[in-house]
Amino acid sequence: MSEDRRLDVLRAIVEDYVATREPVGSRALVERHSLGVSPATIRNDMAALEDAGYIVQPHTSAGRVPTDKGYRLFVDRLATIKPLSSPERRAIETFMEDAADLDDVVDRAVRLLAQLTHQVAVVQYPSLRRTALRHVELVPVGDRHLLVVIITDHGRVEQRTLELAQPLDVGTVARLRTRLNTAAAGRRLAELGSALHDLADDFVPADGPLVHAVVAAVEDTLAQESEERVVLAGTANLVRGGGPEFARHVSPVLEALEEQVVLLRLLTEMAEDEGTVSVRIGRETQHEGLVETSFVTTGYGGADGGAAPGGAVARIGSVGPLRMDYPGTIATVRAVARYLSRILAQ
Amino acid sequence: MSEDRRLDVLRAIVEDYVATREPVGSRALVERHSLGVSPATIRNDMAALEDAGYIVQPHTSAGRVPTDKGYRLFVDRLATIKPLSSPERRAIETFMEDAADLDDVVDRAVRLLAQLTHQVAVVQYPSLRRTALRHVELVPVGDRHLLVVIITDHGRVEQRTLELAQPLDVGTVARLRTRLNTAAAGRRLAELGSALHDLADDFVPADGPLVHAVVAAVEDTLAQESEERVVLAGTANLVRGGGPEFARHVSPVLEALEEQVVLLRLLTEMAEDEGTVSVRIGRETQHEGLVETSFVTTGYGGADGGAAPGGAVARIGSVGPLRMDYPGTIATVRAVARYLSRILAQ
DNA sequence: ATTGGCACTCGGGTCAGGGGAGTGCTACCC
DNA sequence: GGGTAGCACTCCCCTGACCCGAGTGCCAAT
Repeated sequence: MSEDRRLDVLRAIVEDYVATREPVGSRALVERHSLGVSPATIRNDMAALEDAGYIVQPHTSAGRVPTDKGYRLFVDRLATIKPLSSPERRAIETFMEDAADLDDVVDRAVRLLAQLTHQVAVVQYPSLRRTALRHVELVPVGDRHLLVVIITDHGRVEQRTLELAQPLDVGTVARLRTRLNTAAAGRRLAELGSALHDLADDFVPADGPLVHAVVAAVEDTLAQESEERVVLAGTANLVRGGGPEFARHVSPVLEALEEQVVLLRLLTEMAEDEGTVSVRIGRETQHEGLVETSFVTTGYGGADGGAAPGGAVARIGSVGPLRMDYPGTIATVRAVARYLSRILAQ
Repeated sequence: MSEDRRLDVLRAIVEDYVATREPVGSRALVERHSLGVSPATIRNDMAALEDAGYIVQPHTSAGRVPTDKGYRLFVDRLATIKPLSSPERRAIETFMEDAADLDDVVDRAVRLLAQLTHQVAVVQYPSLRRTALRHVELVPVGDRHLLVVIITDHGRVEQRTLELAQPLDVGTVARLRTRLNTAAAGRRLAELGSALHDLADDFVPADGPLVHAVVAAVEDTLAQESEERVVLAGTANLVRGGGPEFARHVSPVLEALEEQVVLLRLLTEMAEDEGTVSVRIGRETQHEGLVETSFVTTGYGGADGGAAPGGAVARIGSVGPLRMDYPGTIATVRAVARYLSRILAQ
């Protein structure tokens, strides 16, 4: 029994099942693919694949359906990447090219991806942890409040108001502002720890509390994971594209997607994966609402466009039923991510 | 044939249909409500109600179901408002009380409303048109770019970058910043038109372009309706709570809700309605994806808490199937809106 | 105006039967 | 040993027949 052919059979099963949405039997398989053997042989292979846990049959006398494990093997070793069609490439370019600000770019990217994959698209906002500071501004409001405005690399703006124990001195604030910017601009959060802490030495002790408060505010803002946001698009595709079978699972999926915490955990975990595009299949998501769905995500916005693990600034991806077109989705996600990276680099 | 009883019958039909999700017949009606007449009499009333377009029967030998028009009459004249239970009141208070910033308040409000109504909750961010300016900050970035940061009444921050033809002069920028704030702070968009335009007179002609650009940016930002955002929660409830019949309509609804433009149009229209809480039933939404859904919204955040038309800063509401618990939803929406207004007033 | 009676309609559940797809097994061939 | 053909078996699912119950509309009686 040839090992190679058995894998061919698995690939054929996955492809047919994705295309037809129905359990696939031995006869249909030899008809649609030129495997060069008879249905009986295929049946033997199928029995072996079932023993190994790659496929199951919903009931006796039904065709076979891939398991999570089957899909996993498929994406890892069997899938051949399909290049995007040129209309698709053009769609990406025209749709993204005249985006205005960061919000607009993210918004367009997520809608585009949802439309191209016919699934739910997910984009994580550029993480503050990984982006570099461009500028810090201090704005006195009244004489007891100080507004700290932080502008990052990618044009994101965060602000925070401090309440102070003593009245502000305008000169001190101006000096602090200058020193802060020379010390911090262009650095990432991870790099600016010590640089900021030494800052207090340049001021008279009376100003210590002010300096410390501002420094703490800057660090706190950048460190605040909870400020990370994920935006969605195409949730309607979940219901439409999933078929009646999947329709019953859609409610827990929507719940999970709405829960930013769940999404962020998953995206963060996936950032650790090796390889450009990361895939989570069914139970691999470690979330019971998502056992019937798969995630395909990749990083974007890093120096190398997010290819290397940890090099990316955030993630973008697509969520769909277990039975999704993995090669197509992977190709599309990667293409949109590349384009997104290119635009953000400007 | 008593007119009063006929309305009683309509009310009973709506209530029973909402409760059971099944067409309601004459016998069931007299059993569940003490109408004091026989089923035959009810049948006559029902025939009249059907002629008048308030109810229909899905097929011969089925009970009756309210039409859009029937629900409309129900909410306008028949519904008796139910007060919230005290656990519900307590839930609102505890859930909202320790919200941090504006984003957090809005986020909590929308989740809370979704949970209480078991429907989709919708919150419009405080509109810039209606909020007052608190502060404008100008931040030079490099010597050809100027960042304009606008802080509003409710703590919302908007920013925009200007690209300039000539290098910036720091002194001019500082003066412009001061003048801008004294002229504009505390004013609403509608009020600050002329005040800003005269500003250019105070500067030398060479600075004219700069001043005009900044003024234009401020006005443009405040006027920009497209920057208005709507956040959602509880989309999973659409699928779960709607029943199998409604499940087929859920995809177009999700599409419509994702399309911010549609939502904003609807919310804006509803702001014109008189009365505290505004209701749109089925086709009244004027959107074909929403023919099977109703909207219940109210204003919040105005001086009077959003009670008077036009007095509110934005809207909050709930979206659900035609067959929803209108009295309950109306009461809940109003309660959450009141609490939200109270918190924002601080 | 209300009511009781009655014939009628129609949806939905149940049940049996048959077709079809698919399997596993066994015997056979190279 | 791997591949193949044949065959009996299983089980889903569709169909048609049937009945039951819920509900209606109408009419005559009160």
